[in-house]
Amino acid sequence: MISIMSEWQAIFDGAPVTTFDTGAAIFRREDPVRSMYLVRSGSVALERPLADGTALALSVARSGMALAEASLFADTYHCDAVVRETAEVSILPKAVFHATLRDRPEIALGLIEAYAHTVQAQRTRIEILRMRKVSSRLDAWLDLNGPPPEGHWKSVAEVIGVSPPALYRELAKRRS
Amino acid sequence: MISIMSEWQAIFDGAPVTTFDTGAAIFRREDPVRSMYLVRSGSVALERPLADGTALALSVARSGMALAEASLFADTYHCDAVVRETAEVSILPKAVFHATLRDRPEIALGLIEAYAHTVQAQRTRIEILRMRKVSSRLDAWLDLNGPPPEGHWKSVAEVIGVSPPALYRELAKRRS
DNA sequence: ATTCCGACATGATGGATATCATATGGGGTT
DNA sequence: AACCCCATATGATATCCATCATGTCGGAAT
Repeated sequence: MISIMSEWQAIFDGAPVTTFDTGAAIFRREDPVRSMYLVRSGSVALERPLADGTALALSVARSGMALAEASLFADTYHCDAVVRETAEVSILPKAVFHATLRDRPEIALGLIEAYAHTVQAQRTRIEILRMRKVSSRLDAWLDLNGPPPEGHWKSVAEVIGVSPPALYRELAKRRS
Repeated sequence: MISIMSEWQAIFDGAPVTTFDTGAAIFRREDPVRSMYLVRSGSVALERPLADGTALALSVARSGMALAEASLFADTYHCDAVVRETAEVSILPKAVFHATLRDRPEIALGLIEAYAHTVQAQRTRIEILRMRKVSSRLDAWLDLNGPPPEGHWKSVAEVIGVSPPALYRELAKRRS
């Protein structure tokens, strides 16, 4: 996810930054797509309201991630963007985005490369999440990423879709 | 995943097709990247051999999917491509791919659009796979996709990472 | 120093699901 | 018609993990 950052940076070069508080909606379903957004800090969830009143989180964008890129090729949004943690967001008019891609092929090609890496990374994460056992998921993650920096096991648990206690138990088992 | 197909088709227009039998390796780790591949039929797994002798499946490419796109921006492959079910594969020299993107901006832009959709779709699948209960995953999938065509519940089970019996049990529960 | 907080750690328990097994029914095939 | 394959379906059992609870430790802030 980080790898894509630099490409978006190039596109968002000079775009103004706005701060949204927790709970704010950056856009809502059915709203016309006029701009694109890059999350600079905090986190923003894309949510789709469900029949039972709850919301389905489609994704959670954090620092360096674009918001609802796919919507840039649509007329209206198909989900809500709700701020989870107070977020700074760069805003760029849709037309500027399209013009940049059209006029600066090196940026377009860079975006393709970044997307290619993102797609592959997501595929491997999907394969890990499809595994049944904590030990398999951990094996796979460690094999691909190596041990995480000190103090980051919790986020590993998050990424591989496992509760922190389950992860620590698995780690303890391996030490003995 | 299907949505990306047409864009690759345009790039692979006229590329020759080769058939690989089950078990064959289309490329191996460390091999230099000389071509790109589009799976026309059958299935091909990207695998990374693990310390314990087994292999970690990074992804499984089926009809219409490109193989290891990210490698097109690298010098060597970082995983093996092993045929799961006899596969027809279109092969295009790496240089032709890059030249196509460079010389035909409309194809490059189309690829960006396709990737944007793929990335979003994968993100929602990841969120579904992170859910604990079968009923939540099914709710989410149905809300986004609607009921599947007759005879395809099994593949829904596959997509949402649940065993077929568990899915049928959940469906039975809902009928009553 | 003391407080506070978050990561790390581990035990007990209940519940959800994978797995194995077995059965049925419909669509093709010979 | 007899056969086979596969999706559908459901029961019994074992396993795994989420959850809750509780405790330790180290670093940051006061």
